[in-house]
Amino acid sequence: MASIKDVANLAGVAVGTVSRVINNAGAVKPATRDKVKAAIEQLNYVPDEVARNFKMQKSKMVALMLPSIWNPFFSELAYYIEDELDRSGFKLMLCNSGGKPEKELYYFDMLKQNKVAGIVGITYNDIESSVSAGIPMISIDRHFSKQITCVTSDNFEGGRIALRKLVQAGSKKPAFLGNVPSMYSETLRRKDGFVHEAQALGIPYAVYEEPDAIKNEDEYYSNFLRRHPDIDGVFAITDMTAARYIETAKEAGIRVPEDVKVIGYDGIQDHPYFHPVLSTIRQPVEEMARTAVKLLLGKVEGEALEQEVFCIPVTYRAGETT
Amino acid sequence: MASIKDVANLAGVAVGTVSRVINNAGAVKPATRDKVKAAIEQLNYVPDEVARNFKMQKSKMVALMLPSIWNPFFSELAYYIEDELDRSGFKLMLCNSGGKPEKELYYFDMLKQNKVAGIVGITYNDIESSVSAGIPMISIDRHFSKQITCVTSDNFEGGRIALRKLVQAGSKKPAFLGNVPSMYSETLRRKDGFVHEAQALGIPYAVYEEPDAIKNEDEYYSNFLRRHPDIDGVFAITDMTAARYIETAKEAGIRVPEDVKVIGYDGIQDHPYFHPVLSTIRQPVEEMARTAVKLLLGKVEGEALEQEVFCIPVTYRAGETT
DNA sequence: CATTGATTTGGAAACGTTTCAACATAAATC
DNA sequence: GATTTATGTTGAAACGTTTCCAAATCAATG
Repeated sequence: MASIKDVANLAGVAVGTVSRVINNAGAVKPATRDKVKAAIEQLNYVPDEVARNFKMQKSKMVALMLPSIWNPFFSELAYYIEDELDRSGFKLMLCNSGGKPEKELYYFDMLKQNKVAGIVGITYNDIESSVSAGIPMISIDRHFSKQITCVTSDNFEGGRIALRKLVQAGSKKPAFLGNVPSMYSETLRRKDGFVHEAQALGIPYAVYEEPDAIKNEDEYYSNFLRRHPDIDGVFAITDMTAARYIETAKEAGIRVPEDVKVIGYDGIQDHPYFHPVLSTIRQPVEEMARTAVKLLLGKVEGEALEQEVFCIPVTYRAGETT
Repeated sequence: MASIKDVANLAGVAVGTVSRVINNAGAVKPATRDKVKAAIEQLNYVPDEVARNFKMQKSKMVALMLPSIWNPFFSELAYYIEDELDRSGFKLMLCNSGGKPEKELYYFDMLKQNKVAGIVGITYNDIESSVSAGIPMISIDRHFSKQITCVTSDNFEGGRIALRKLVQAGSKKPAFLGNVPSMYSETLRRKDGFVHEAQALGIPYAVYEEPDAIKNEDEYYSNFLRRHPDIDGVFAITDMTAARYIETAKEAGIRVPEDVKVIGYDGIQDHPYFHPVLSTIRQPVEEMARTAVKLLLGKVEGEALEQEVFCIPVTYRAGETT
């Protein structure tokens, strides 16, 4: 592979000059520029990014750390994050943490060693270590500290909308269903919004959470059915939770939406070819992704961010379950 | 950030010695090793991977190039690929090509500049350029040339199984449905297997493809219904195709599986919470992913591969559509 | 104790860039 | 035409490693 030196030799100039041509920084006479360009052409030269990263002590690599790319919500997010990064000439490194704190830390160390420019994270750990390592970070749906900007959908408003839509659809006693994945998670606020709106409207409601350690996931749903037989509306914390609830309910002879109205959260069903098509609070995944990237790249450039949490509005999407 | 020089100074040894300790290569006296280790500890030193990559002229980064991570089949694949890479200390860079040849080429250039160790690709281009650039590559589901090893599921056998299962389920005249994404695609063989088995068993069958340029995707399915009203079994080239066919058929008053049996290919429905649960030929995604990575890393180490195409067996998974 | 051979360590070169002070040339001013 | 100013260019240092040859130390042998 031809190096900048070869180009300089062939063009009969110094390496510094070639460098200036490549980066078109600094002044260089048109005649010289042409000579250099010709040499580059002839040698089929491309600058070595690794050497450049090394010299510059920084790379154009951004890491995306999430529990699992397999999750459709995350894979959509990753799609847009990659797209937005690419537009700015950045690359994406994918890290599946499995949601395991120790693996998250292991990846943080690795990322530090690899001098990534920044991190977009959906992590369970409080990730002070990243901050202390001086790596800019944006967190999605988790709100840790002032230093780590958080991008999230308007969970509170989503919860309010869900409650209202359930009531509108005829529910007399709706329930919130779902465990929050992390104490830092902004998704908690879905519940808050739901509860807030129910109280504001004077509607009786229930909240069903359970200690995080349930061995048998199926139990969770059947327990809910058993303990809350009078519920006629469900706002599930995610679409997957909604889908699983519906499946369990169906087996118990409960019809959706006739007996119970159901609303999920996320909007992972981009194709309405599978049923039931969930009524859901749709997260603006694309906008969240692009916002997160723009904020991160701003941080990379050293911009100070004025806000600690960026909330993107959500919309209600009617399906077959209300 | 402390560098190897700082460590050497603090430990009172030469940088070379520190290097040997870090990589535990070469001989170093236990006493010296301890001194160095202590210094590393004290300074909180971690080797700079970027500098290392630079010096070594190679990195531990592997690129995964695919049309879109959003596609659930690819996101599952990516999940296992990342996991397998991580086990060998490699990192994954994600490149969504959108299936656009020009974007694929753009990424190839970028990867070359970034001296990635290898590429796992699901590409539409013939990617000789990667090979000529000397980057080891494994292709999934596409078979280009001898130099690019291909990992794929046993598409031919999958087609045969599908035909047999349709017949078993009572279909008298089954059809193959679906367009092949690329002339290099091994997925063609799903059709071949289907046809082969139908002929072997003397079963009448139909094959429905259409010139790739269909503006309106929906038309594709309604055209099929119109042109082949006598079909009572469908083997769709992917699960998504199957789902869309079923949706269109339903609107036309055709019941699945009563009137038409349907089998898809992929097995993307890992959660049976949405219906219909497709009967499908399940691709062994995990095995394909791990195989691809192992083969690739072998190539990276310079191993010569004996085979040109690696075929992983598929299994039939019964659902609600047969 | 001198010699040999094996083991351990030092130190410098090299990887391909960018950057910056210094120098060279050309253009503008008086 | 001499002086200043602006414009181009050079060449070397630096980034943090690895690697390799030479030098130094050590252990064993005669």
